[in-house]
Amino acid sequence: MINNEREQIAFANLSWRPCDIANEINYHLLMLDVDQRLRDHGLKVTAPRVSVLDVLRQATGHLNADEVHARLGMAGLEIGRATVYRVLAQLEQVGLVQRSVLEAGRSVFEISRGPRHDHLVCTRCARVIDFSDAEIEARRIEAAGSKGFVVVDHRLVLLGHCAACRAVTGSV
Amino acid sequence: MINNEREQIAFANLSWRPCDIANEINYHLLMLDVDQRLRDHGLKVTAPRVSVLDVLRQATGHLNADEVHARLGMAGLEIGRATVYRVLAQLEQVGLVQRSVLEAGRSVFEISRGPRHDHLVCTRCARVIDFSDAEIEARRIEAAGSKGFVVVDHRLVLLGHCAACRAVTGSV
DNA sequence: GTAACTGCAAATCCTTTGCACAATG
DNA sequence: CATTGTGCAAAGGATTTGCAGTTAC
Repeated sequence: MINNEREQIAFANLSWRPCDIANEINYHLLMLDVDQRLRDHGLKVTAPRVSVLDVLRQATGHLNADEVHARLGMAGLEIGRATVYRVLAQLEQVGLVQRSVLEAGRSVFEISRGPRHDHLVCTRCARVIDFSDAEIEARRIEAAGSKGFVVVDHRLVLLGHCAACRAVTGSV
Repeated sequence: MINNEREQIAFANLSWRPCDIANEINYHLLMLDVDQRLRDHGLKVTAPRVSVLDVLRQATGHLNADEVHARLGMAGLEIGRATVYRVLAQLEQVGLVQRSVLEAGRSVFEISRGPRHDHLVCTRCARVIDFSDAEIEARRIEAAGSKGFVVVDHRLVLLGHCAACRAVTGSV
């Protein structure tokens, strides 16, 4: 039905593929459980919510609220900006979407693909590279613990210069 | 002269004391070199700049732009909000002040006290604890390097529950 | 049918800018 | 005295909110 159609389209355009166990589990969670996940949180399954998820699923990188709104528009979906903001916040709470503050003043969003990861942001070309490091993760919890702190979540942004930009300028 | 007065007042109210070499060096830098540091960057030594530094020096934690503005007002200094923003940005560039984006939508500022550090934010009481960890620091650069990335700066915020709040609720 | 959702426009919040006047070096 | 800095008010961008109409369950 509509659900299936949606999933096939999303799958066809997907920029990533399930490749290891974590991703596969996550993939199924992502593709199949969305409706239930929404209902579990008392959210009705509506066109705006489903569409926003689709946009984020099909996006390669991170999108800010306005970009999401624009892509919905390009897809012929007239959804108000306010609704986009509301939906993004709700999806974040449900855990389907991850919000990051990569630059002061605005948030960017992406589909949750496994545990929270961190970001490398190139200050020259604005490219964003995802990464995660188990050692940092562990050390982080330890360091916080030594201050009596229990870590629930985190945000790490590394600002610097990516390989491509360094190659261009020949500098660091 | 005026300079000396200012330094004595600042010292009297200071919430921290030089205790190790790094802090001591930093302390002198903080208290004595400010005027020169401003001039070195082509900034004139003006009342707003000096006052903002004093406010931040005497603050225990982090202040947002509006709080800085308010404290200046309480001290009888009528300085425009726009100037506060401008001054904070300039002091950040000079390296006398450190800006952090602990929550989306606004920045907080504090006096630079040594190398950039990270923040633990308690999601229950909003308390902010500074910390830094050499191992995370090193690992971070390494992890980024493996992606061809040279790290210039970073932002790490750990969200969780502080000891005090956990004690109160008896939970994690 | 009712509670939840949406669109629109207006409101809000933080921050920046334009410009005439004022102060520093 | 020339450049840089400041205050004010207005502009700016991102996000939220109030409310009347609409939809999912």
